[in-house]
Amino acid sequence: MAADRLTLGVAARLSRYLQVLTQARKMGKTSISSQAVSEYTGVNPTQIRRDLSGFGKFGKRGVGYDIDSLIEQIRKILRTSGQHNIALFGAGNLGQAIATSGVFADHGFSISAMFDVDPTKVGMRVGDITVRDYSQLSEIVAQDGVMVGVLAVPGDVAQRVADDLVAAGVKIIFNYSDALLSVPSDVTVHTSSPAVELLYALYFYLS
Amino acid sequence: MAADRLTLGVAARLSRYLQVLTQARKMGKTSISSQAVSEYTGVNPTQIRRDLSGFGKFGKRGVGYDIDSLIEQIRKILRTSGQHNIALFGAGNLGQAIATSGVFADHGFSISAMFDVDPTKVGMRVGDITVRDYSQLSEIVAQDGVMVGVLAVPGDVAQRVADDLVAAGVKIIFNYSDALLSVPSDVTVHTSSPAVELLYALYFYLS
DNA sequence: CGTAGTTTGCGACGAACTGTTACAAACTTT
DNA sequence: AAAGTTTGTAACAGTTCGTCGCAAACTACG
Repeated sequence: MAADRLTLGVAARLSRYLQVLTQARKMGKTSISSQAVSEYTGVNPTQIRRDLSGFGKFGKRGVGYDIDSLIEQIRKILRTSGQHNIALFGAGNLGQAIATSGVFADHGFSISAMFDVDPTKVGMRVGDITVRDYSQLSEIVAQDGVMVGVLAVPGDVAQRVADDLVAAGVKIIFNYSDALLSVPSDVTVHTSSPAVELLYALYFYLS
Repeated sequence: MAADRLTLGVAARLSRYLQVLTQARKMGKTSISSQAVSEYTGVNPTQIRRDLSGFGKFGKRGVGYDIDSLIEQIRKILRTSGQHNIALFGAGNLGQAIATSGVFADHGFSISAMFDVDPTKVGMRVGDITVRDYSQLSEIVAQDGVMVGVLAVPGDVAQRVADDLVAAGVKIIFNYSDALLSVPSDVTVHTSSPAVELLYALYFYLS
């Protein structure tokens, strides 16, 4: 049961719970009910309990779920416990915002390196990361075991960076540019598209 | 049938197609097949054709779909054609990245105004937008018919901005901070959480 | 002109997932 | 001790999705 691959839906919801739990923990809460998680995620409370109870009894009746331990449990279920190294490309406004925000660090991702092609940016410090020259890509990826490449570069160079990442063996690419990336089928591309998510939200507001 | 509300799944997929179509158009393509869209979205080609054919015959057999006209059709289906005004809060790295990126403009969103509380930032020009003082919030929202508020502010002030947006009548909030926002039930909050999306992608890579 | 190849549109069917209702058990609060 | 919460779990109906199959329309090419 736990050895089976999770359904797309279950994995998506568990990730969603993780998001809410992490935010709730940051705000000082230590315990949360399925009802409360439902209000923040829109997922049915019964569905939440069913999702969780399939893997063990994590909650206390009459109380709710302990946030710290539930986060740990979900990470185990998703097999994403521990630290994962990511590499960030582009040291512009967006790259700097990502590097200093802590959104990745909160979920166990460590920004192993940050790259840019602009010589005036190489060597610059962003938070506690130093911007490296793009030519060091494959070296750093191999050395640090980088699993994910995050693209905060202009659209017209995104494909080139993606190609280089694929060549270096990276299997997951997170794309913040507006380019459509072509990669081998064993590589996953996730494109961030806030405007499209807004259109989706807007539809339900308008109808 | 077209008057019925779309299912969550259909609306989500249509938005997703819109994303790929917009990207494809930017790269100079004029036509695309359901097979190609499938490769970029992971959605079954038959499912894509079924989603679209429910609203009309948009494709040409043997050829595929004309990108420009399909984008227009999907926008009509989602009832999100035309321009929508949004307001951006926070003129830091992230706010500046969003204001200059064009991701919203490509999908019919116009950044009507940009706000910050820092007096040294008020009056600054970001792209072709001038940063305004936060106290002008309600005035601008009413004047420009702002429908969406985008929060690119630190987590500890996000709730306060959200409250002010709700008071001004804004019904959709896009949250880039790591705060958990409490809003009335008729207001939609969408929290961007790239790290969680990464965990989700990572799960399927690891298993 | 004709033939081969491509792609949409559409129907049908089974499997999987989701929402809902209901309720006992465990825990807290008063 | 009693009342109120909340989880864990079962059962069932409805919806959605993936898949297979195939005719119709279009292009390309000789």
